[in-house]
Amino acid sequence: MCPATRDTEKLPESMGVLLRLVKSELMCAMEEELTAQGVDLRHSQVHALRCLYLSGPMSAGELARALAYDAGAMTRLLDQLEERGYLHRRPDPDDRRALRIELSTSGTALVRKLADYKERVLDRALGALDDEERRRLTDYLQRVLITLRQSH
Amino acid sequence: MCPATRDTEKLPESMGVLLRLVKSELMCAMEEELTAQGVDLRHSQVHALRCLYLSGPMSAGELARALAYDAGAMTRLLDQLEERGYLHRRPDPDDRRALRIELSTSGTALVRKLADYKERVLDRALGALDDEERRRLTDYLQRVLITLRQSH
DNA sequence: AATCAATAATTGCTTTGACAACTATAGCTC
DNA sequence: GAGCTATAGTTGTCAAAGCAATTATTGATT
Repeated sequence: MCPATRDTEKLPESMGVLLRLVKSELMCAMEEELTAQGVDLRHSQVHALRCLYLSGPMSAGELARALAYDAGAMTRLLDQLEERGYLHRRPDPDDRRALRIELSTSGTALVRKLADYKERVLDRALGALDDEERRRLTDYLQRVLITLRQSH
Repeated sequence: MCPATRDTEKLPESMGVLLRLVKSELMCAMEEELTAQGVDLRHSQVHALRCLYLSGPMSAGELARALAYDAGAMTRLLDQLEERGYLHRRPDPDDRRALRIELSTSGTALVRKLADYKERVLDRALGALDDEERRRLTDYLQRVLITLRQSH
């Protein structure tokens, strides 16, 4: 379930490798936590459900932007979640192109049940950092992201 | 060439999304730099060539571990690089299971030509951070990685 | 020496996510 | 209101990368 790269002796120094590994391990940890709770969903799927729960119904495009997801990927993500009954695609009454994605009862229940699984995992992952360091890590990453986006 | 997610208004707060975006933008920046120099290779491929250049010939497995890559992915990466003549797979004289991956003349020349493209891109990407902050960013990511790896 | 487990590389399969092409609708401009 | 452009969602295609299974070889144990 996890990348088979954990037995590397020494820590990667390259920023690219480092980012890839941390992201991949974090995703793995999230998904282990999910399967531990008997939920057969990817972290990204739960993230979408949670986003709908927190912000209420929205269009597929809005949801894609909220998760920084590709539109095509979002269609398929919605397919899977709708198939399993966690949400419904309703027509938007004001715009016949658009959808209004709504959590179903079971989708809402699932999000409530999972509650703060993400916070738990993050807390474990960031356990080696104190509050100040966590704040800084987020800050640094955001600043790097801004720089990268500006430079093209 | 880059994820079509750059037009997101506000910065992602979620650590998972943040890591995905920073990694993806960084890879894009690397690859734009490569195409700008007329090199039709992925960043990971150049990374492998550079690794061979710096450490000398090694087996496919060693290279995979050095890049924190899956063995299967490494086979295919080597296929592509060998096809283009940047390296050779030689039999390891001491172990008939293993390979000895060697840079070709053109592979060596390419690495020399690209010299410090990676440093240039990283310097641009991390432009918003001072030296102390860069050091901290790497340190934090490494500590998070250690924690994540320990917790299973 | 025979056997058995571990390791090296390869291959097939799968998933993820990006991109491009397409259709339908909205909204602006003349 | 005709036409143009932008936007919403869907679909097809593709490459990257992880995993499992396979083959060949090594090294250790009996």
